Amino acid sequence: MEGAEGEGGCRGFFAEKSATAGASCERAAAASSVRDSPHGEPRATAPSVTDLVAFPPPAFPEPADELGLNEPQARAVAHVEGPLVVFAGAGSGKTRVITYRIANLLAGHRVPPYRVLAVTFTNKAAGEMRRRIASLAGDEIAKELCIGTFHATCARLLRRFHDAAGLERNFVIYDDSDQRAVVARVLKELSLDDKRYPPRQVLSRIHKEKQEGRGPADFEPQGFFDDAILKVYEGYERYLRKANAVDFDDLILSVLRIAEDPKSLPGEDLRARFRHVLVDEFQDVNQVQYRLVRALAASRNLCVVGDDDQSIYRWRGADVRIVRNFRRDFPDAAIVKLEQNYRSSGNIVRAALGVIKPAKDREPKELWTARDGGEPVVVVAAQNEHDEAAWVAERVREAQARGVPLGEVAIFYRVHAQSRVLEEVLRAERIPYQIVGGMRFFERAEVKDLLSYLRILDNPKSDVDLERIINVPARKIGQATLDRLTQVANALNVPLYEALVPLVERGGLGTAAKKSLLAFRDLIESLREKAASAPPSDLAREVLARTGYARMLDEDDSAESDARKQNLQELIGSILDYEAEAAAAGQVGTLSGYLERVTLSSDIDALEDAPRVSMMTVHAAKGLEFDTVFITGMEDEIFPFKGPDPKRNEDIEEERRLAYVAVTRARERLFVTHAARRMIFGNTRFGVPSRFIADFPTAAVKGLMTAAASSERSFRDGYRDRDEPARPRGPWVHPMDREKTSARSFASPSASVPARAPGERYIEREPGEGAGGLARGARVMHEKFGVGAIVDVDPGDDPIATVKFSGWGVKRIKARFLRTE
DNA sequence: CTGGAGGGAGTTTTT
DNA sequence: CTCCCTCCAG
Repeated sequence: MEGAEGEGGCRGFFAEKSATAGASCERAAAASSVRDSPHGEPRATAPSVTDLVAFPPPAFPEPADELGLNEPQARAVAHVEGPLVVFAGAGSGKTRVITYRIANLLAGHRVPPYRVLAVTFTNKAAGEMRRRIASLAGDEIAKELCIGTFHATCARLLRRFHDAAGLERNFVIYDDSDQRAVVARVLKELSLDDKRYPPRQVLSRIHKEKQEGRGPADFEPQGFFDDAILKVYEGYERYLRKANAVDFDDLILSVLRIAEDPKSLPGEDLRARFRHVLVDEFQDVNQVQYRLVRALAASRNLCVVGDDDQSIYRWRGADVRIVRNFRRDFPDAAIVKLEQNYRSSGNIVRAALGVIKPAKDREPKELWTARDGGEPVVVVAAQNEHDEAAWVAERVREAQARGVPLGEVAIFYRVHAQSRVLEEVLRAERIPYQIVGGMRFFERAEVKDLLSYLRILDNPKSDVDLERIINVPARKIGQATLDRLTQVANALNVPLYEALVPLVERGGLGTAAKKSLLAFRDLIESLREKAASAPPSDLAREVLARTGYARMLDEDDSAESDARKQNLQELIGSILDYEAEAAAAGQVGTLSGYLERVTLSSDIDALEDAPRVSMMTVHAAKGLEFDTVFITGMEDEIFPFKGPDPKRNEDIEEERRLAYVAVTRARERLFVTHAARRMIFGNTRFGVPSRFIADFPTAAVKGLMTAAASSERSFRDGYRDRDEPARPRGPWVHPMDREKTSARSFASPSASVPARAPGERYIEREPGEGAGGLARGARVMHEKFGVGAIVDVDPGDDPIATVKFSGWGVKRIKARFLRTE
């Protein structure tokens, strides 16, 4: 976890009060930057950018060559004044550009580090960026930079400007499950049926509003379902406010409201703060984040870096149009396109191109590589998920034998549910692995319990936390008592904790209940005293001891309780880590600081650089790279994913970009597997190979099939169609290979993209002529064969199309049996 | 009020 | 399949 990042980083920011003070700070920092980057003193990490990029900016590309930058990269580094958008293709050296650019600002242009804001989406990315700048410009300077995720940066700003946002300084951040608990609570208070209004859905609706910057007052209900949503939204906001709590969206929204307020002092402060703003992964920003960035970049020195082809977070509010329309909002923006891929072998780049090429509305880019083809992309047909997993494990062993470190091997899947089988096989094979995501550590019941105790000690108004732990371990405060407590709290309009004493005084409770409530209050009060002085780790131990939580686990001698104890031990370990890091930065770790960091950390931050195979969803893989990559479950309806809810139209465009992200993670070897049969979510699905597989250029791919899948019997089970004549015996040929030989003549021009020389133009597919609205190259759907691409059409009253199906090869089908998508 | 058993529902991606 | 919730008996 890198949560401590910005703490030291933004110190200059917080210390600074007025413009004049700022100016003097600036001078001091400039002076220190000179001192810290002496030209005569050789640094450990040569060549340093500070030596090569002198002020005034030299003409690139000459020094750029020395830095190992290509021409567009150098342009992105050197363009310092005004807006700049960098379209950075996968593996095109984006991080390098950002870090050099910042180093250039610091050293070449004497921009004080605390006046540079760099925003990322994960703590891991932020930490890496800071580390790399430190190696270029020195630790002291890098420490002063404001680098962080949107959420962490805003949380920090909000601690500073909490007044302007109507919060107390010790506000808590509610995570997803806390938010759901709030919604459930509000539904109950409004007597709304949570079957009709599932908290998850209600919540996602609320988030959607918030991510576009609309509060309850701006909500326009349509239909009576929305009337209820509006009431819940209002109740939800009221609840958070009363609990002195914010959700993830609020972090950004609150800072945005301050920054956009033309009159307030904090607003002016914020807008004048940063001279340069950089945003990484810009394709993932949502409307509110974009507005915030614009407000903070009042200097107009705004550099955004992204790749619209890798936009995969639409469901959480990200809006690709923002990056695509950036030039409309900033007509004077300079544009740089990084198109040379340095990461992957030629075949992998070509496969990636094949997948992304049919995407709609993409910013034209010509990703190319100077590397040779390398190994072909291997597409594997497996019988079922066990067969698939066994095959993957075998290949992992093989890679290991070839000398590939296990840390350089990754297995991807579309949904977490696929991970279990893979895990079982790896464990049986004794192949060490680590999983990113899944059942998250901080979501485990015992961990949440202890955190709830800590949060209630930090902020007693947090009702969600109070409800969670008031009767854990059991202390005879049941539902009936809790309901009365809620009544009293509502009547007095105070948080639950403050209603404890009034409830007891009001009477009407049994003596036992009274006693329990007061005992609980005393417990919390005395722990709060402790909290004021003790370090968080001591406090956590104290909580476990004095609340009886430790005893509860001790008395329960199931295997589970041992695991729980271990988890709690690990949690305390993470508190100790936090304290140590804070101490190293010359600060004292606080309870609030730790809690904030926990809530804002993500699974990917915990990914270790260890000699173990990494397993994760494709989403989690964005931004990473590995020598050898397996993409599993490449079947239609898995990847692209199709949920059970037919109302929700799955977004093929985004799935396609997701596939592109997956493919481009691999440097040397890429294996893509699909299974004929797969047990998932409790029932068996029969799958056809993903339509995206058909988009790999034939020449870059080699088709294989597992031993099990190649047996006649399983072949019949999985693939054979009753109407089809039995296939002849003999060696089975994968569709991919078949195509290479016999079917080649049928292949449409687009199906076999020739190898391209570096820099050669990328040719967009021309829609061909066709009958009945069926164009060459168009994607069609057939009930039995799944998805295919039209190769040719015989016109006439009853047109017949020649269609290439993924997994079935080429077939002639009457057009009326085809659906266009 | 507690604890266990049994039924039902919902299953992507996450700061 | 698994988790969560409810319901029921003690």
